[in-house]
Amino acid sequence: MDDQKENHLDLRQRKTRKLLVEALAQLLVERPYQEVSVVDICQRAMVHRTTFYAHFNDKQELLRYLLEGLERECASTCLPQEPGWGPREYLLTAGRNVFQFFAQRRELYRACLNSGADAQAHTLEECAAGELCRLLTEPRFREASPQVDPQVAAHFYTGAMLSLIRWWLSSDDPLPIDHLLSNLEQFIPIQ
Amino acid sequence: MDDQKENHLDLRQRKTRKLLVEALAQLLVERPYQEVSVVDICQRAMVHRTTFYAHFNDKQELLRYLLEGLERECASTCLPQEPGWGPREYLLTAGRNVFQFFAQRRELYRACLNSGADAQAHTLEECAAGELCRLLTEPRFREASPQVDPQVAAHFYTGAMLSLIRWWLSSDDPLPIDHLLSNLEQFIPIQ
DNA sequence: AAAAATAAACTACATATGTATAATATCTTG
DNA sequence: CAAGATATTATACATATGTAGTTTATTTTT
Repeated sequence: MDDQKENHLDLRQRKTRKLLVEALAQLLVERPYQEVSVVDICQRAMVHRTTFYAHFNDKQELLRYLLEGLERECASTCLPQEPGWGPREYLLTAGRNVFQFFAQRRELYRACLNSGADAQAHTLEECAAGELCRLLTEPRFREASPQVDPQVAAHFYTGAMLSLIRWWLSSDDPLPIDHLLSNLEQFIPIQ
Repeated sequence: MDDQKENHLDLRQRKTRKLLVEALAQLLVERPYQEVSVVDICQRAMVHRTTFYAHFNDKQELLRYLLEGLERECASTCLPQEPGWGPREYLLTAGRNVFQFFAQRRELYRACLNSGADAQAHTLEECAAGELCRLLTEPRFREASPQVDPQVAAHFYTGAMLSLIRWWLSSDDPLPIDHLLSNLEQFIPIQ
């Protein structure tokens, strides 16, 4: 739905944005966010600096754009589609999928979420919390645990998951995913 | 313990840092982090710009310094000292205290944690998670729930709490603290 | 209280940021 | 395919960032 907007952009614009995003993603793997300048990004992308500013107000906005893309990919890949599932089943499966998703792109996400680039982590957090909140407001979830406030639960679990993911990504010798998930089960009391 | 280092600094240095921190704190209430320049901070603090760079490498480092100070204050104010308490009692009380602490400084924290300044939220997150992890490693907590990994639990609950706090601070019409806390109880299955 | 130590201020400079305007190149539409 | 639309490039400029070297003022030590 959001891709629609992108696809209706001028060919040149889509190309420019793609080049800029890829350039930033590459540079973030090479060195920390603070040490990447707009000049660096433009050189790598072979895009004139004024063109950069025609698309984004600053470096952070490009980073946000990159993270939003990753978040969309993550959500569409990881969220279970089974409409019959209750909260617990749903959350545990989503959690498992998300960890596996991040594990597959460990290098890039590690670069994005750590070393100062997680400046915009609240981008991810807002997107994900919004999504989860919408979900928890559905009747099937409300019925399962009517006493839980969907907004509170959404922010609670989103923050918890992102914190775990960030910590797991930052570790040089990360815990096995199964170990994480078996712990996670104990923290989700909702049935 | 960390204040020791600060206290042994030269009088002039302590004064300069105090002025810079206060200037940033003031400016953050007035406008978003991105729109506050080093020049602005120095003018407000009546400190020469080169002096700024003698103390901090950049704006972010000053922000980190500010947040660390707030975190220290928060921890020393909010963490229960009762050695006999189990995890659940401890976490719920700490949670209540932390929310009340943030509520009292709502304006400043709102400015710090939102509008791009939470760039350094992981500063708070790391500090708090480290603290909580140390705590959960104590025998009394290990005995209460031996199957829980202290590191995983620490990052899980720290992220969850900070996410809730950030969301609560960002809301113009925030939920009553009691409502938050009663929900929170349901999310802490540990006895 | 004087001397030694050192932090702050001053000056200058190289680079980065963000914006405005005009020229050129590319895409889309009819 | 041609004409109009529009994105990119090019150029220039004002401001901000970060650093080096020097002088002045304050603090600590003796």
